[in-house]
Amino acid sequence: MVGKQKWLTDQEQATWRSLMLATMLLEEALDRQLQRDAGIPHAYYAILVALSEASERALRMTELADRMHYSQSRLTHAMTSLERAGLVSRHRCPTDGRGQVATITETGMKLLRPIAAGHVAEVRRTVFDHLTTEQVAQLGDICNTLLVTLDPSHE
Amino acid sequence: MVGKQKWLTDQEQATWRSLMLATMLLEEALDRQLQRDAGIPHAYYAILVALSEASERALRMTELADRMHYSQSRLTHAMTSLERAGLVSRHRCPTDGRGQVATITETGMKLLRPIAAGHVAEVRRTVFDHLTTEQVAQLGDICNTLLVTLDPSHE
DNA sequence: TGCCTTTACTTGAACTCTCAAGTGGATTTG
DNA sequence: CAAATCCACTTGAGAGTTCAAGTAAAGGCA
Repeated sequence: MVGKQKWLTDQEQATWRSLMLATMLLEEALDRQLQRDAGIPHAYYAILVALSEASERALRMTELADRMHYSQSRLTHAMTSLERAGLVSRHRCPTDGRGQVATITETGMKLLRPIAAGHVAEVRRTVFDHLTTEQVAQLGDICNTLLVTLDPSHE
Repeated sequence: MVGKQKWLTDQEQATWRSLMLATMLLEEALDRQLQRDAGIPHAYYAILVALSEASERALRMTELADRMHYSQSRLTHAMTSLERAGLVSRHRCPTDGRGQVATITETGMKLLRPIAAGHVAEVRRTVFDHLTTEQVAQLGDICNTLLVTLDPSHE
């Protein structure tokens, strides 16, 4: 047996198990909903949202990767896939020959708008419908606390 | 722009972003630590732990998949990989010709013991070191609340 | 100006996970 | 008791991610 010696308290153990299971199932639920309704995974949906919210709907690849906390490689692969689907496009950066500027296409925007409603509904259904305002605040505080360690660049 | 109309309150939006980022970075941190120190992903580590905690260190594949909330297919692929690494083994179930009984090998146990300490240290470092007892309780409550919807089989 | 390093991204292979289809042993049922 | 169905798993293809290595432009700096 592993875990006979207690490195975590009983309460911490229980919370940990619940947290791991809840986050796993939550990600799966979000992925399934978006895959079903939009044909793209949650991670790709997030890229479309980020681009749609950017000024000019355009961002340098590195800037986009930084904002999403994705690796360059992950972003490149994702963009390649989204580009094939016609949802985004890339073109050489005029001021830096190495760079690429990513944009969401009209097709991408047309996909995004109706999809967003379904996504938010899923977020409500799985999370916010069941939490009190106080719990939302607590959860936010807890996550922000963890982000200090998890994301040193976090302000 | 998407999201001009508010489907979530500002507080919910903020909490949602923090939650998504924190859970993503947390999973990555756990994966990286285990990949580095044990050469296996977090999802595989969890299988080893589950087997090590089972009576006789053995479980039917379906029972194991259910406990982990993994699909049969996911578990089969994972077991194939872990088996190749010599950490687990499978053998026909004596009472049901269709079934397989999964076990963790001595090699698997020998890997697990020292690894567990490092894993718990990472869990502490990223999570519990930064939360008050009250926050741990809050987080546990919140996750259990969400699990009612996310995992209907959850008691 | 010409090297040398950094920066911005891309590529490819290996790995994990999902989804759909397949295999073959139990179970039911007419 | 044979045929149909169900159940426990496996398989294979496709997609997304990571990691290491590669390309090519930018920015020192001597």
